[in-house]
Amino acid sequence: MSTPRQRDADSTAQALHSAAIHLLRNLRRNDASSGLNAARLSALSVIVFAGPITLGQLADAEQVRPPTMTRIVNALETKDLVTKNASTADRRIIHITATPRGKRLLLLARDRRVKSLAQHIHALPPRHQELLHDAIAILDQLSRIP
Amino acid sequence: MSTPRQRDADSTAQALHSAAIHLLRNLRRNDASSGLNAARLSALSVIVFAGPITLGQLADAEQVRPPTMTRIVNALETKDLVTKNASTADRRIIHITATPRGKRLLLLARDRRVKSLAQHIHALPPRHQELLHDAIAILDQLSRIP
DNA sequence: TCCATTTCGTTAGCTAAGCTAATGATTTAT
DNA sequence: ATAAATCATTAGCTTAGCTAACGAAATGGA
Repeated sequence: MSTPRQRDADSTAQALHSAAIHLLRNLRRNDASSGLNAARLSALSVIVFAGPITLGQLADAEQVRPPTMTRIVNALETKDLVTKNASTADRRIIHITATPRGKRLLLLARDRRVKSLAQHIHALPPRHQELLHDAIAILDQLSRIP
Repeated sequence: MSTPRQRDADSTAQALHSAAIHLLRNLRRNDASSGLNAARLSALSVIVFAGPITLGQLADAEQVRPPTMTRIVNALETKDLVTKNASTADRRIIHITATPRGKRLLLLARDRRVKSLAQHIHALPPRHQELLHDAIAILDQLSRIP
């Protein structure tokens, strides 16, 4: 019942899936040096680039339940990487903001995490670099499917 | 200190990193239906395709410490998805093998996990599908860097 | 206006992934 | 023969994820 193009899509999907897993597994190693694990680093990243943001929005963005995010944010707050402020308009809501320390740490960690990847990309033949660059736009689109 | 091509590599790396994270986060949702979470599914996959395999090798493959893998394998054993057998040659070593049930479950889960991705790839314009297909060979290479 | 409902975040209590340190069992090497 | 190394497990910890239940605040209808 599957057309040739469907079988291609299947194997492409499988290969992509596998590549994404290995990629992230390797990148994860670099996290330790920042003192933050993947979940906290990822949350901090959203706060830095999309903040100030409410806890609920942050949980949605990270695709996690609110109680989980409460704990992650509390841990970040303890380390002085973010601050929590109740909204004046609606006091049920809290706005979460990155501190300067938080911003600095995130940018450094991000850099470290991506650096080895960037080096290897830079070592590729230019034609491959272009190909990769073009494909990532499509990848990005795929990765944002609800 | 960075050349234009280095900056390109940096932003490509960053974009790739981000896309990989979102991709996997979305795919993770489909795991629940198999009754196995990501760690167990991933371990089972290695056992099915590279097994029989020792616990230590499996831990290495999954980039995890032996005690962690002991627990994951025990959980899989309880569900009758794998069996453990002490090596006759060296009785410190155990060989882990997927049961028929384990193989069947993995193939189904893998299929389910990748299916939605494949559908979306199939919906892309053919030119984009080709581009993606070509890029994945490069991606795969990048993802296997030690 | 007052009370019911909804919304937002937190607390409590669970399962499971990850780690290190220590232990037991076995093999290897001196 | 005994010391050292190797492989897996156990014990004990931290943290991520969940659901259910809760308190505080905002909203809406009678």
